[in-house]
Amino acid sequence: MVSQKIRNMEELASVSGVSRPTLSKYFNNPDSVRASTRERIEAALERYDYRPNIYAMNQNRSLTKNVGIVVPYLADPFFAEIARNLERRCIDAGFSPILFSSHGVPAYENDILEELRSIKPAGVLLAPLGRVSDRRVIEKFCADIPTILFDSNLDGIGEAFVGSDNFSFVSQTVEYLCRTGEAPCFFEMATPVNPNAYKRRAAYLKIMEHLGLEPQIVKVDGESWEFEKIGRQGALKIFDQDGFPTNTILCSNDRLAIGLLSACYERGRRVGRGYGYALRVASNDDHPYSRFTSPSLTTAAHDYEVVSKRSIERLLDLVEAGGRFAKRTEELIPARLVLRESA
Amino acid sequence: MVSQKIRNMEELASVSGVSRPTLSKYFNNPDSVRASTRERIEAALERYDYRPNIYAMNQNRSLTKNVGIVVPYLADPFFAEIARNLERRCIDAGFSPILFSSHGVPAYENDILEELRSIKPAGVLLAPLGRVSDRRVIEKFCADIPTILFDSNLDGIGEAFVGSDNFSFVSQTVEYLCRTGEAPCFFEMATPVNPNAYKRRAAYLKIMEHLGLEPQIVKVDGESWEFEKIGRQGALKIFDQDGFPTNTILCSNDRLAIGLLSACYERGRRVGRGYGYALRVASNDDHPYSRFTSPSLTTAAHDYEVVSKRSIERLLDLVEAGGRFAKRTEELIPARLVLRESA
DNA sequence: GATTAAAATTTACGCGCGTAAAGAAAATAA
DNA sequence: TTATTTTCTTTACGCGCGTAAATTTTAATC
Repeated sequence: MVSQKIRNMEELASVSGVSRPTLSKYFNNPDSVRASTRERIEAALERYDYRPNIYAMNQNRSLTKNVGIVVPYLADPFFAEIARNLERRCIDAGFSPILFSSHGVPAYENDILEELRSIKPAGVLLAPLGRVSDRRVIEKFCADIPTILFDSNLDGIGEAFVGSDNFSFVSQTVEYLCRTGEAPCFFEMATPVNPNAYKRRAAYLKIMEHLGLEPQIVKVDGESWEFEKIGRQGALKIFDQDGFPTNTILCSNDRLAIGLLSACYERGRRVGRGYGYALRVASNDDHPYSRFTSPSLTTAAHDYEVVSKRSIERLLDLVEAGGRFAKRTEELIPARLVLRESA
Repeated sequence: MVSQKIRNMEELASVSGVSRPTLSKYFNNPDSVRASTRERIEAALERYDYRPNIYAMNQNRSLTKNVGIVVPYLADPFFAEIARNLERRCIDAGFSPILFSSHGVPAYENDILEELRSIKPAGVLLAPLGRVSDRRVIEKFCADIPTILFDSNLDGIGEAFVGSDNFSFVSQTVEYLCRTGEAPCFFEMATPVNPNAYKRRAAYLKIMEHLGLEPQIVKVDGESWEFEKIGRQGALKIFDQDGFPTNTILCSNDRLAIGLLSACYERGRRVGRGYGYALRVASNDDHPYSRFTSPSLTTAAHDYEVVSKRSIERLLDLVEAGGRFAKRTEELIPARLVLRESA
């Protein structure tokens, strides 16, 4: 590293013996220049430590290398985990990921989309808030910016959807519970924020019908993203009133289940499988904390790796295709049943 | 909103009857133009929906309105929560926050700092990885970019530090435990990644000494950021060997405690205060999940609001001061004891 | 060695805005 | 009213790079 500081490409061109337009080509794609030229450039870069000005790079370019990643609620470790995975894959693919969280607030989601516009991203991976999302705003955004939806599907919006197969989740948990004991009731929020919840409820009803069993849905109040709190308070209320209709409970998602387990503990309802246990509890998601609950939680696991891998693949396809697919696709990744102690 | 699209300030100038340089002034600070002029601009903005090109704005400007926020591990809900808080405050102060997570990997931390350089932020809020951080890299970064450290202090690095007062955390939990029963042993990782852990250990030793009690430190192996797993496996190992030296355990942090509680449940050690309980467990942090553990966790709470508020305030001071403080300050926010069921 | 294709260079222009300087207009003070 | 200050407009230049077109150099093929 030499003390002389390189201010711009012009100066780097003069010290590397390569023309500025060639440098520009190199920074856009190192493989687009001859090997001998590349070596000269990289030798100069080692000596002088120069980085192109990203603002200058992007202002006169229709398409940047930025990728927006938007999740509805980053304080949920599930989204933190998936975001981490997506970030890494973006970087590996040569893009610059920028992470946003809507924090459960529709107005924030809209603001984020506005800001994303001004960043002119090559593409966006968007996990929308769901029911409370401003559909029209998202639709308009997707019309302008190449966008892949993930996690939560909004019918017809975005160039493609990649998410988990809710039917696969619920069918595995329901069938497991039925096979090993009593059929479960379904524990959920009355008005879920997330569309996956509706699909899980529908899946539960369908599977129970298919098995010739009577479905029983237990709904709890609560509108926010504080699912654990909602699950806990809802369960405490149920314990204090009529109790659950069955001794086997399938939760719509793990965060509700975490709240439920906390309520069970407080009310002295032992959760587990076999003799001496009052309740069986299973759930869906394989939330990062579900192995540390007491007891650990039997659940249907997202395939984080595959969901994030496919999302990025679809995004790269989309960028390559110029931002539009001929046809919107929906890809659903199946779940994997994880047996633990709670059921 | 009119259909005609405004491509740049020049066009907005022509339709608003205001000159382009005045518009430029307006966008940099709406209050810097006369009220009547401001009204004309805003009337035009409502009709035409124009946003300045951020790349063009920033390339010829030494100082942007960007603020970098770097946390060591976003999958930890504590950092997700603090990041959310910081983000909001940045926006309210008229800045554009950009969130990064080092994901526990020093190389990522370095990469993030490199990327932050090219964004030319007005300032950076950095919670470093800690022990595994590349001190020299961070030091060099702080020399170039105005940076406030938060959460983890690195001696002498950055213009200021804002964090929690570890002594306050541990003194409150230790004193509470001693007052209500047996003195605690201290449960921690042998080689913690986070410097706060060292301060908490030191605080424990000091407080025990001050109380004239024999300190007992229980260390578990593990190098990663998967604290729950480390706590759980460490505790299981201890249960299978000599057991804990006392029946009252103070964990260095809540995530370790979550793992410990899971191990206690598995081994049938009832955790709580009073007759019929085998162990008391307390901890530090008031992790978002600590109220949903079984039993719920007695812990010393971070004051998220105050920590984030003070961090942003220091950052704004720093930006106003031109990026340098005459003297590095350290601000420590005390904890608040939260009594729950575990101790 | 001549022919051809590929890559690099030179030249030139433009992106959208920041910003400085000088003069004109408007608001405020006297 | 006039003088003064503030605000705005006009004019002009530059930021660092993308990118296109024409030309020259280099490499590959015969």
